[in-house]
Amino acid sequence: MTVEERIRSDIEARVHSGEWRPGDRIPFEHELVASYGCSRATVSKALTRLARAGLIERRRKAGSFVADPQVHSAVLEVPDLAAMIAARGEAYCWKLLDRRVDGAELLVTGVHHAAGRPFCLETRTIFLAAVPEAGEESFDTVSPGSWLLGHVPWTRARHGIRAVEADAGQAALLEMAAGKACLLIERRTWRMDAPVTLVEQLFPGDRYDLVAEFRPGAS
Amino acid sequence: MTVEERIRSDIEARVHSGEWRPGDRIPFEHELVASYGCSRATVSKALTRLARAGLIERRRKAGSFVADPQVHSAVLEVPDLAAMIAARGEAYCWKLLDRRVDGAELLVTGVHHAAGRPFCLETRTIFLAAVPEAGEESFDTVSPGSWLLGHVPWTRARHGIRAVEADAGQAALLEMAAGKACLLIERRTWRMDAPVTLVEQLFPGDRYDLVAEFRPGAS
DNA sequence: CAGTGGTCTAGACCACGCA
DNA sequence: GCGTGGTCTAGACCACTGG
Repeated sequence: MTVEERIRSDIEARVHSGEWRPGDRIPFEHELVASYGCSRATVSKALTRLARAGLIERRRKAGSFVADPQVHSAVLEVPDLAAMIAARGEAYCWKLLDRRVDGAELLVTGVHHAAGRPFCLETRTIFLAAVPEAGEESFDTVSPGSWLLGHVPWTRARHGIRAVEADAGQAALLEMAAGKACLLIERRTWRMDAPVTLVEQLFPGDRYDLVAEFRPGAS
Repeated sequence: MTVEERIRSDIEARVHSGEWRPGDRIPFEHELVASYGCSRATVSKALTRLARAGLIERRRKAGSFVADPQVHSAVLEVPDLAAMIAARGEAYCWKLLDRRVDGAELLVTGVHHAAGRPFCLETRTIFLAAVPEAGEESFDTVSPGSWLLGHVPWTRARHGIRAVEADAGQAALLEMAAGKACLLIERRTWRMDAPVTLVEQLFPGDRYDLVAEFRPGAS
């Protein structure tokens, strides 16, 4: 274990144990330099990383302090559906329902299947200004999501997650009863501030379960 | 802008623009030292941060490479409900429905209100072994979530997000029709591997919208 | 205005892994 | 072997800010 790791884990342990509480000042850098017998650069690197992880807050002239408990936040994984279903050991397939071009927008609709059952109804817009080569792709065997993953470096994404009831048409495509609860994930993706794609994915409520993990200091 | 920031943003720009594609090798540290006229420590700090952000991958003897496109992931904010509703400028209140102790577990049920309407039905278990002082708290005016935020440093959390239909009892408490879609968030929280709390929060589908943002390099 | 953290330098030694 | 990144040192100057 490196010196930097020792400094970090010692401080983490004291904070997690409650020995140092939010608002408490932790030792100055020069004090840590003395107690660990290392250079200031090493101490600084350790504290910088703890600060980036949100565990401490550093203030010039005042010192470093245990940060207030963080807002609940978690890393939400929104994997490629094909890869996710394959990882569960189920057969995956994509069935294209519709594909048409409307001006500079390519509109694609289809259903993802897992183990032979409809799993997700996808309605997607691809902005051809950002991804002109998508106009050449039929999307009849590969889903737009998988294709885009390999072709477009996106730089920003925003997800909205809601619960909605399936209407009759959606329910038929998903082979479920109309009016049942579904998870609706809407994702907008940009590349350098230019919109790349907008997708709505509708999951039957009983066939999908989003998971978000949070482990402090993981950043 | 510091030298380290210049190095990082230059590399980010080249990757995002597609000039450097996944798998490409980026310049060696000593080459960046030469082109930026700075010390190796500064270059190393910049590359270390880009690697932590997942933009590049560093391999001894081989160099540093543009990383493969990341799995879709996003930071999901699950804020304290009271703070969130207050931030929207709506009146917030918590109404306790039930509080009882079952062995080492404290069970609390209540409803969060926003602007006078029920907003979230909360069913919570607090493990008294981890939070003994919760046994002294009535939770009749302050919600368990807000109270726990200020009293328990948690170290790990796991969220599950599903869409469900409200049953008759739930619907009555939320002043909505039974069978309508709701977002169900289940959160388990640990402190040093000891369970702290387990909460289920049920939101009417049309009154809540989770948002998850992703900005690469934010870590 | 004094002391803190923020940044940077010019070295050094080490461990790993490709040739 | 030998060049890469990984870590560390012992300094330095600066900017911010609290007292």
